[in-house]
Amino acid sequence: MADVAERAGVSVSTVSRTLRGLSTVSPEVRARVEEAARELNFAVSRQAASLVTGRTGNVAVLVPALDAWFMGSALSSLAPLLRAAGMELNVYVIPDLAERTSFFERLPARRNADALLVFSFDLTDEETTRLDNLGMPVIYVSQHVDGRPSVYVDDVAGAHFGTRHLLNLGHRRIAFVQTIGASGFSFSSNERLLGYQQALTEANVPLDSDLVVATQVGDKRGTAEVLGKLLSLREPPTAIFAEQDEVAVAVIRTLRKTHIAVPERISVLGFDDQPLADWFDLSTVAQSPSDIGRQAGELALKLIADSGTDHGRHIVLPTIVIPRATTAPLPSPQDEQEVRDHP
Amino acid sequence: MADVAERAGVSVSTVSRTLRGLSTVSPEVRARVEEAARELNFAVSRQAASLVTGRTGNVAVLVPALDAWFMGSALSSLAPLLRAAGMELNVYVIPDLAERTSFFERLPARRNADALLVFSFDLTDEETTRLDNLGMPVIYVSQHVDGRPSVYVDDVAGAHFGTRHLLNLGHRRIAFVQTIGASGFSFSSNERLLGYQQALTEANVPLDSDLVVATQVGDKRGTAEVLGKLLSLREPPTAIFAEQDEVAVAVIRTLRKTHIAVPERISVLGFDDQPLADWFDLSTVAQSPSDIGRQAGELALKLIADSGTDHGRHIVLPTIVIPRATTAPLPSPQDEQEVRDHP
DNA sequence: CTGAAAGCGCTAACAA
DNA sequence: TTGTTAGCGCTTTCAG
Repeated sequence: MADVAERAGVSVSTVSRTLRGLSTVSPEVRARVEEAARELNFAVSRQAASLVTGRTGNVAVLVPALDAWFMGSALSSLAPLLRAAGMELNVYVIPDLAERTSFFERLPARRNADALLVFSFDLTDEETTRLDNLGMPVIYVSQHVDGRPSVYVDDVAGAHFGTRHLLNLGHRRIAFVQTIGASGFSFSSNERLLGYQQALTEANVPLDSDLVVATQVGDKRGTAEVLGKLLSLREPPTAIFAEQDEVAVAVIRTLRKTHIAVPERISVLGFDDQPLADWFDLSTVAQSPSDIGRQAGELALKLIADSGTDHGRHIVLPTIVIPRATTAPLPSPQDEQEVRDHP
Repeated sequence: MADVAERAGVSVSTVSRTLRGLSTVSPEVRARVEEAARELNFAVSRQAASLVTGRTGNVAVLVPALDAWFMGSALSSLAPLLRAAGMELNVYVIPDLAERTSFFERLPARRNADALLVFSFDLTDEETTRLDNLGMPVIYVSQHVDGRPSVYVDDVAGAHFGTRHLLNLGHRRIAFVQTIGASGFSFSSNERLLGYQQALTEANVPLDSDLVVATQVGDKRGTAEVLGKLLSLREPPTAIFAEQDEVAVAVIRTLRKTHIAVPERISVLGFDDQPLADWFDLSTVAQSPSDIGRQAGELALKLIADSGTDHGRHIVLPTIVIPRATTAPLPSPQDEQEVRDHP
């Protein structure tokens, strides 16, 4: 910066002011400085600047993984937004317990970012407290933490709508497949189950715990087992609502392998609306991670700008049912007959 | 840090030395300092440290998007590696031309990272030159740039093997579907086409430019058109090799909608082996983005440690053919007959 | 093995 | 509108 100052024949302060776009610089001097900076290929050192301003110009995000649809989409919308605000994006990936422990012990983001976005973790109280003392705004994404700014989707309503879609198609025996996630990774599971139950109750359909099962993403055998349980009930389900698209698709594949037609025999509904859903023509309850990312980013910028305001504010985003080809009206008894005759 | 020093009854220098793990600190003093630091919940400011050391502790990555399988996987393996080395991960997402121009104009990574990993961009010479003057090691990932460190997959060999797999199954009319990417995003398209051509030539199968077509990812109509062209040739292909899994799956869906059995009638082979391939039981040529990410990360750390060495080194990773359910032997004439009789 | 002192490159009062 | 000066929190000589 001294070089630029010398070349432009001004003081470093003036260079600093110019480069920060302060209006207290005369146009001619500004021009001279800017040219000198360009000629010298000069860029301000954020490190040095942050040392005195106390702001780092970084926004940190804590994610369980990057190779997941949700994170990819959310960060893809978050990044340009931060960039537009002149902020850098710092990513902390916490794939396992060891990394997690180390993160919360050492808090590497401390003093290294102006805000932290925590994605999809089921945090312990201890961890939350630790983040409270981080000295920067912490925004919880895809999860709600009382009294802290959070951005998430209305899972209860989403599952409610989804279930109602199936009810409206005439289904009464509707199974719900929960996802057992990697430990500590939040799938909003309970909210979605709740929405499912609410919708059934509202429609005077009795809850049947036999119809609620759980499996893991990617566990083919487990999914097959769970499906076997459902299919061997005295009154098997005519529709299956999986709380994640990936599981819904696994269910469909297993059913079709067993020559059970979807949706003619059994309707299947997912939740998420990832690209996979479109590939499989899967009816699903859509959420928009890019909206979530955008909202979270905006909230972060707001909190950085005027800390103290708005803390504890929750932003709840909507979901919407996308009917595709895997949900269909409950076959009437004679249709059923027909299906039996010509399988 | 002064606080820690006071609490431990030592000088700031000693605290600094302790916290950096230098061995020139007596065990008892070290213990005292560490305890004081813990009690005060102290963490060194990277900003201040980097101001004097000149190293930022950041590794920057430049990616065209984050919501793509390749990036997600690569970064997921890169991140823990950097973390283990005490480095932070800084992500620059460049989704469009405007962002791209601005990035190369302002070079925000300048002075803000110790190395830059550039993913999957088809860079202009000008852009490459700009990066050369960034003052930090730049590693090119999923692309080769002469004289600069690069990490990529052997696309020629991959396509060669893939084509040979189809040839070995008896296919002679093999189509190749290229992907037209977003501009500036590199798909290694030409290398893959070359490998395809090499394999054919090696097997004495004449090249037929009618069998080489191009479409865009996600462009259903375009894919259908291109497929129509292939199917209406005088001698239509019996196998289709798409240079990306997503296109291969789109091809399969279109074929099946037209009641052309895959693989009985036409074999389809993809390239990448993303999860989608497994969902669709797609035979494909696998590459491993997580290996790529890992290698690129290690190379970056190496170049940061001793700059000057190894520059211009290329790391080429292998591919492997994964046969699944969408490639099958060329039906013999009588089989063909049979298929015609019972479609 | 430890401490004192001199900056690293910038910004933010304060003066002019 | 511009320049001078005093740090920001650390690391790194250089003494001891």
